[in-house]
Amino acid sequence: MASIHDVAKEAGVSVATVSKVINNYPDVSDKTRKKVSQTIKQLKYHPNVAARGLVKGRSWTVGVFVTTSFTNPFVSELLEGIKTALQNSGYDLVLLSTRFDDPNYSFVEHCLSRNVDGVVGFGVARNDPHLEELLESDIATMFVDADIRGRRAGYITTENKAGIMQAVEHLVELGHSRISFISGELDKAVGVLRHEGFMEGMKAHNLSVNPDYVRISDYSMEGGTRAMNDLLALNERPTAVVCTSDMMAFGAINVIHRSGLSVPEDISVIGFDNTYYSEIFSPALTTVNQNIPSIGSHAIETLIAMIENSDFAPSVVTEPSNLVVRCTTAKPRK
Amino acid sequence: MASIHDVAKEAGVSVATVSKVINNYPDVSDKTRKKVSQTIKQLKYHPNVAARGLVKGRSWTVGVFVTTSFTNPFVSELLEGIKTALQNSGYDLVLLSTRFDDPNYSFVEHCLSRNVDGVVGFGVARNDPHLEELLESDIATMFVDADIRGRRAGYITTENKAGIMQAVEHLVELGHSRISFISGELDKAVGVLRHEGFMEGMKAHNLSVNPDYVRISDYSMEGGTRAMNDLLALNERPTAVVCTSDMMAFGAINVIHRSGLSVPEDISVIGFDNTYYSEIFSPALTTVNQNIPSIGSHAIETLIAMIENSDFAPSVVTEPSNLVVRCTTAKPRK
DNA sequence: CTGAAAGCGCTTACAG
DNA sequence: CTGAAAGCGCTTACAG
Repeated sequence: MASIHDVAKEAGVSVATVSKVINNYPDVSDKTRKKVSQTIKQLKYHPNVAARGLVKGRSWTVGVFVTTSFTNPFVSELLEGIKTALQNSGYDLVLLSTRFDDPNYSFVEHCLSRNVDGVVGFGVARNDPHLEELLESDIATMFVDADIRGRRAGYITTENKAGIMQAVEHLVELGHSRISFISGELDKAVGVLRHEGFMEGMKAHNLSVNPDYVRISDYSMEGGTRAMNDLLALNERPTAVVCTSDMMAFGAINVIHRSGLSVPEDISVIGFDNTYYSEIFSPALTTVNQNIPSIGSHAIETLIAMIENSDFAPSVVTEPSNLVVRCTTAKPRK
Repeated sequence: MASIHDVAKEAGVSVATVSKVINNYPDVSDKTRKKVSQTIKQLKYHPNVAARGLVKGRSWTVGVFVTTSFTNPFVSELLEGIKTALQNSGYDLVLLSTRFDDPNYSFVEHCLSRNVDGVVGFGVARNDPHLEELLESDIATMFVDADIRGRRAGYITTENKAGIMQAVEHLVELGHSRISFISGELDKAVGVLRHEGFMEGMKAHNLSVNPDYVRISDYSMEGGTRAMNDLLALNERPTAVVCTSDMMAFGAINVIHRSGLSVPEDISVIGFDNTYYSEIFSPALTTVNQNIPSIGSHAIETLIAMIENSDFAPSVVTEPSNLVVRCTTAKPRK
């Protein structure tokens, strides 16, 4: 690899001058600029990012802090949105590999050693051991789906409450009243908000909530399976269930089918996320849409704004949600 | 951030000595080592990776070159495997953001500026404009599912041919002879090998291949949809179809159902990949299993071996495949 | 408009 | 066993 010295020597100028043309400084004569540019091409010179970063104290790099599996379709679509927004931004994404063999591994120190300019976090619980340290650091951060704020930390999420309320409303309009809710954990904002949405939605229609109908679970298919099994075991089972993820809904529907009942004839099911598979699944899933790739893109865009302008106040962004009615909801049996 | 100088000053030693204890050099007295270690903890010092990389000429970083969407379930599972293997390895993954606004953007130059120690490539076609440059460079590379080799490049793939042959055999045993094949593009090794597998599989059972039954497509659901539409329009339609991805199979099955026929009663369908969703989909998909996460892990492991030992010959690794029979294959109607 | 020099935070011969 | 010094490849006042 040619270095800036090679270019300087070849072009017959100083390294300072080469640096100036690389960085598009105005105080270089056209003649010199041309000569240097030519030499750069000729030598296939490309600035060493580490060296530049060393003096500038940055890395043009954004770290990700994802606590869930990449096979989670939400994460895939989020990453896709992140990738798109990163395109042409000059920043690269780095996946910080956690070192589990080191008992006092610190995500923040890892970011600091790598000089990461910002991080986007997903699936971060309020009690995550790394969270406080991250908020105290001066690393610009955007959380996805967590209402965590800090001096340099903002977040982006979907209209969670409104989304669930729409789902409830849809079921009520179809004539359901024995409505169940498979909630996510209540240690994260998303879980709490969707839970509130359910409660408020029911209240808005003067429906009482049967405590047996509310199950706390995780967002996985297995979680949906388990919760649905419990619900089917009740004396009076619900006629409709609102799930807080598509995966949970898939699990629930499979259980219902396996027990000889059918969706939506016997039980209506609604998901949340509108991931790619909700359309492929059969029956196609009625679900609350979040525009996931756009959440990823916006997270990156505001993160970069925060990085490049330290005055930029950490944003709180809320993306709209809307119900997508497909084939898993219908009127209850008489 | 404390620097090595701060530590040296605080501990009352030289920076050279601090460097030696950081790097576990033996020629440091126990007393000094202890003192320095203590100071490091106290100051929460962590070496700057960029500075270290600058002098060592490396970055402890692996780049990914993925041409498809992250929402592709194969990619998700691959990334998950990669993530696992990276854990505790000391390497971080970097997603090099392509700069489409720059007509002469070069992936290799990007790698060189970032000083990436190695790259794993997926979805790279033989005629990719960046490929030759990459092979000529001295960057250690592992390709996934592409039979590309170079001085510093190896690859890892699944037993593609054998996998398809098993699929054909399964159908023949069920009594099928009008077997169709929805192939991937033939510009990549995977496509060619699976195609060969089909041809050989048919031949092995003395079945002739109806040219109308072989459709070239991409690996997407839309691709499967299109191909299946063509097949259904034939005068004599096949009784079974072997697809080269699960997504294609999902598309094909949806088309079949939409046309009023049923799977597997009217037409048997086999997928390829055994991604997470093949089990969730209903009917659950009969498919050729690839152990995708393990492909990702092995790619990283051999890549790191190549990076750390320049004598390590670029490997060619083949993972086994096996047919997973679920609910989309059955005897043909009489 | 141009360049010499210091410095970013490390590592590594080398001398003692 | 310890440390002074050079150097990795850049950028940035500053002087001219």
